[in-house]
Amino acid sequence: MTKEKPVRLTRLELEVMGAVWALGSASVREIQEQLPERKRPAYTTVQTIIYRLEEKGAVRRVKKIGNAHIFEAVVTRKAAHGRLLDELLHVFGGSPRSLMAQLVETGQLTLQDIRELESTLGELELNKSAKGSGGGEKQSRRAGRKAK
Amino acid sequence: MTKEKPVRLTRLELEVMGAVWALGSASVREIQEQLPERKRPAYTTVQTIIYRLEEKGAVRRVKKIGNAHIFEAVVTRKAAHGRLLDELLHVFGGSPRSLMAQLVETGQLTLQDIRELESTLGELELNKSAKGSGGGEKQSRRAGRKAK
DNA sequence: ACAATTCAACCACAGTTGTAGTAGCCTCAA
DNA sequence: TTGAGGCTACTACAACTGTGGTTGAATTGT
Repeated sequence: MTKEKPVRLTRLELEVMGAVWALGSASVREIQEQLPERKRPAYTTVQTIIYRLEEKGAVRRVKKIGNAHIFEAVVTRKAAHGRLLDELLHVFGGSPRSLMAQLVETGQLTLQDIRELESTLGELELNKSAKGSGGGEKQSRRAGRKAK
Repeated sequence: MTKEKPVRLTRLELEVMGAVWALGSASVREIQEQLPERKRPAYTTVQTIIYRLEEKGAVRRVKKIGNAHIFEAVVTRKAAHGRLLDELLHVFGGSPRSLMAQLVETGQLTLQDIRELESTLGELELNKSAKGSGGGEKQSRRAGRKAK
């Protein structure tokens, strides 16, 4: 199974990972150019970050084209995002609700959004229960918390 | 309006701020003791953090009891949480939805939760439009002094 | 085959964070 | 008044972060 140790990514590392996720696999140069020009670090800076990410096991070299190494993500975007979310939740006292509440209060999430999400979610739930269990899903389910 | 410069709080700083927010106002000793014993740093560590928070303008000394300074938060919990949320949203591509989606996918947020939130929110919206905007919704003011 | 490009590998370095020790001032109880 | 113990103010310091320079090897166009 996918037993991953919790890699902690810093802001810049996340930025770079974002580029890697977007590109699938790429060279340092490509990754650098993928970053928004406004805050694009020097080539060597990106290189350093990639190396650190490699040490952390977040990316790996897959092959070599010309003299350039091609990297790809080992840690999935979902996993990384999940980690971040968990940390944020901890700060928010562990409750996803207060988090949502905050989003709503600041107007970053509207009743509209919620309704849409709800219906979309409703369908998903339906599909899921309709198809029963398949086989390929390896997503970590750790449901079971406070019920209703 | 509350024009605050974006103070960036680290994990430990947030932990300490959490204690400060919970206590209302307190001495370093009280803050330290408020932290969960499992990961309770040494007194001087908390002291250092408080000083750094003071420099950052996140807390301030309000008075002195005996020879101990009493601190209180300057940055509100809401402001700090908002900041964090914004940063997280940025990582999530700016969309609160993908964030929610992730919460749902990992089962940390159920359809139930959403429905409840939705109705609660519905009421809030009503109140808001009924009262107009403006409002100084100050959060719970608790200042339980218990100096020895 | 060579010069011009590109990369990879290292190295450097200051600022931030987490963690805590020490010296000495203050207060309060006796 | 005096001593004990709590607090403050400093100091230390290693690991982690953000940023990028330098050097020399690999690749490529001509």
